[in-house]
Amino acid sequence: MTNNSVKIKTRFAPSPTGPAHIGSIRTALFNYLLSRKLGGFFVLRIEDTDKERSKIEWEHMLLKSMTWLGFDWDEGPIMIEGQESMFDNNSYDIKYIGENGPYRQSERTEIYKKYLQKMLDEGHAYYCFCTKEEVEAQKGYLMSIGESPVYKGTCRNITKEDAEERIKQGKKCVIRFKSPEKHKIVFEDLIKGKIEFDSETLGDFVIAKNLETPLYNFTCVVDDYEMGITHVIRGEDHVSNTPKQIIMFNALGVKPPIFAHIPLILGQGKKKLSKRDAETSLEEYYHEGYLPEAIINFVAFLGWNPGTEKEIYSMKELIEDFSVEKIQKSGAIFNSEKLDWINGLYIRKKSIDQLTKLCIPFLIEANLIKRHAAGTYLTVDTEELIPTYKIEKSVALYQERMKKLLEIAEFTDFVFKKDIDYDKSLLKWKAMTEEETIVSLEKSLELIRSIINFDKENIEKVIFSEAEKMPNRGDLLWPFRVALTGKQSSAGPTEIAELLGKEKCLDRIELAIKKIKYA
RNA sequence: GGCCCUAUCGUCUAACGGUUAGGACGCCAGAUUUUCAAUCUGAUAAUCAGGGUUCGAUUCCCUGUAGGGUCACCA
Repeated sequence: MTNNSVKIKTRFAPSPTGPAHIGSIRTALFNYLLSRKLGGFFVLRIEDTDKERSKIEWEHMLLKSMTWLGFDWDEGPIMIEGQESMFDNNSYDIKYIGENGPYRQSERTEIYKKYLQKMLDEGHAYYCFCTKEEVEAQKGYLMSIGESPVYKGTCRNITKEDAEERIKQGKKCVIRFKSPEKHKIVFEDLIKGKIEFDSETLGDFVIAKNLETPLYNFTCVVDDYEMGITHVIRGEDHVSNTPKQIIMFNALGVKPPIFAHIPLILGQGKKKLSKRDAETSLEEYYHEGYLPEAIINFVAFLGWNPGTEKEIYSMKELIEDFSVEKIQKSGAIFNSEKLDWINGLYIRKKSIDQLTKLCIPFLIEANLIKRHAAGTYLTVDTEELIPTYKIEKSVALYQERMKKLLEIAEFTDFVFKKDIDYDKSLLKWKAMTEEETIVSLEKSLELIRSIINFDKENIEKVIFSEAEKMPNRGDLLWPFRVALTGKQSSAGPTEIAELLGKEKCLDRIELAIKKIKYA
């Protein structure tokens, strides 16, 4: 370590046991923002000591998600290639950046072993031979008499020699931390202020199953120390771990980092958002067409605000205005309506070119178009080449209507499909009869036929001058628009007519007339 | 149950102890539209309860109530 040690260092330490979710992203974000705000460092550490539940796929997914969202980090694992496709199922080679690696806990066993041995040698930890059943029974008893269910230290005074002898005999054991005598453990939480715990309520907790398999609270302490972490921002489900970690830092003779516990994001039921809640999975948001900048903006404002009325923020602006002090003390319910609104806003801010590039995968996914030669596309139905400007035009027509990119497919399918399907009653505008509808459609047919230069200006001139003559413009415009799109709601008829082209317009109007006459 | 934390519109939230308690999303109404959006206008809507402290409490203190977290040989 160089003189960098004066700079702050934060970390995001997820365990790869499921898809990244909104809650963990917010924890990552706050750590990231703080480090960037203060010109410090940000570390990504993979906490995979639980071999049963940790999977490399989840780790890859996590790295992809974080990259997609616009995070970068100074230390930790990064993907070497393949970041262009965020949520495919491919695995990538991973390398570490930074000098405090490895950054997977599963690869740090030797480091933990060293510290574990130190704890044992210095009398801060001891071997415990109690069985699970015995411990459970004791816990049950303590709870029944209204006391804290903690391990009281039955094996505390077994001598080192005795313990080694029992291990030699093959007795099963774990390693417990020897909690200090009764005293107050106090720490100043950056968000919650002063928090006090009584050391007695902690008991002698297990820190390792054996020298090779340390547990969370221990690895966390060792790593935060070894990696020089100065600030730990994490969910408030960790406050109860904090006193345990503090006494271990004390036993190690080092200063604990500064803690900031952020309130949890709650689901509709006001319960902690869990990884099992499918709607919280980041991959899900990607597949529905949420923009990373919208997700970041939304998540930042879940439990934080700048104290002004500005609420549309880029990552860069967040870094500028972020402060831990402004983080809320109470939990926030995840409100997807606001996310939709923000997403729509960011969609509207995109250039047509950018937005089209983002929408194309969704059109492909919906089986409306498919890739052809470099940068060109065919319609799936008729295999005809569809020029990029037409895709762009389609996207442009629906830009201000979209809340999620996924919606582009159902909005614009009539552009790419050969046949459109709808109920003939949709063609009737308000109180129109079938006869009147046919007359209206035939009028449209005649008008469209008469247009030589089939562009928006001409179509509008012809169609609207005729529509104005009607008692209601809708008498002409509604059946015309429905005939072209097959939809109750859509963009305006003249722009759509231009997009579809004269031939297709004529076909569809004729089809609509037939639909009423013969269906 | 023990321990810890929290409490302002439906939701996210603002308010040096002094404001007609502000904003945003959603909802509702109006304008604009053939439709749906977008846009603009407007409306409805909150300090958990009870005690203190104070000239004055959303704000400070206590009690109650409600909610959340945590009590693993998970993280």
